[in-house]
Amino acid sequence: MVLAMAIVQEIKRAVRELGFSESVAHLLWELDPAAEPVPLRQLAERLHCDPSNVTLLSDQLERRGLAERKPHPADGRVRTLVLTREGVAVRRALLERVQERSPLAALDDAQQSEMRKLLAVAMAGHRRG
Amino acid sequence: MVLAMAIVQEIKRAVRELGFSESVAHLLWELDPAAEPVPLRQLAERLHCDPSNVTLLSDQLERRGLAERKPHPADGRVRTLVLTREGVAVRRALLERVQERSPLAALDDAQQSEMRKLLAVAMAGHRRG
DNA sequence: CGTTATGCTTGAGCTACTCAAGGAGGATGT
DNA sequence: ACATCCTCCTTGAGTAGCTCAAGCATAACG
Repeated sequence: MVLAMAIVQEIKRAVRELGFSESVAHLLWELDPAAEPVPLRQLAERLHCDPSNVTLLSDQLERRGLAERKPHPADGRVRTLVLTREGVAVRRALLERVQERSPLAALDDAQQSEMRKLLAVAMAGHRRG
Repeated sequence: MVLAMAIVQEIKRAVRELGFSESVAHLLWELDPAAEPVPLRQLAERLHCDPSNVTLLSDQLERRGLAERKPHPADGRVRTLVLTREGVAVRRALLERVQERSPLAALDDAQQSEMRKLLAVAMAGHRRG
């Protein structure tokens, strides 16, 4: 539990060093380039925050040229946020950085796989609860 | 890593439900009643924030009757923050709540001890890094 | 075609935070 | 003993991130 906080602390640090606010990074994290474009409203739900907040965060990403608002093809009200080529690169860099900084990187392969098994069990129990 | 974020998310929720701001709870967490009283400056370092911020958070705890500022016996400049009887109770309730809500509570005893071993390794590696 | 509902944006306001300045207590040098 | 500097806490000003309420555009339904 303490380690969970340590991990998150480390993530925050890495994020700041790359010049991102914590919440902008969180949004970036959710924008999987491989997945379908997601309406802003759904992003708000995933981030557990207000839609208006997503608007502001999206503005920041757009201003940096990392993402673009695209209208939904079928529904004119809906906006989706899509990463630009640069956005995809930055996102990947961020993920790598976080991963190598993670305290879990100190474990060897066998330990990591063992850990993954335990975490899977925990996740399963958590979702049910 | 995802689970680390889930754990922290869960902690935040539990904290909110008990009517605490995230940062006040963090301060409460640091105030171990069994340990020696800690100067506010050191608390600021532990929380990775400005001393003035600790002042404000301490105010909140005092206003709720959960803690009291006590002058340091040897150094008149220094203030320490000490939990009241009620503060100790609330802190314990908070810890219990967080622990039972933790996804890791889904693991059985053997799995938990295995997990603890791995986490210890990770922590060790982390502190060195 | 008018009414209602939905999705995003804007504006007002709040909270948490940082930075710079101030006051009180201690340490040091003469 | 006194002047100076240093440390710790507090205060005030300013900023960032967030929520809530209102507004506007588009869609769905009678």
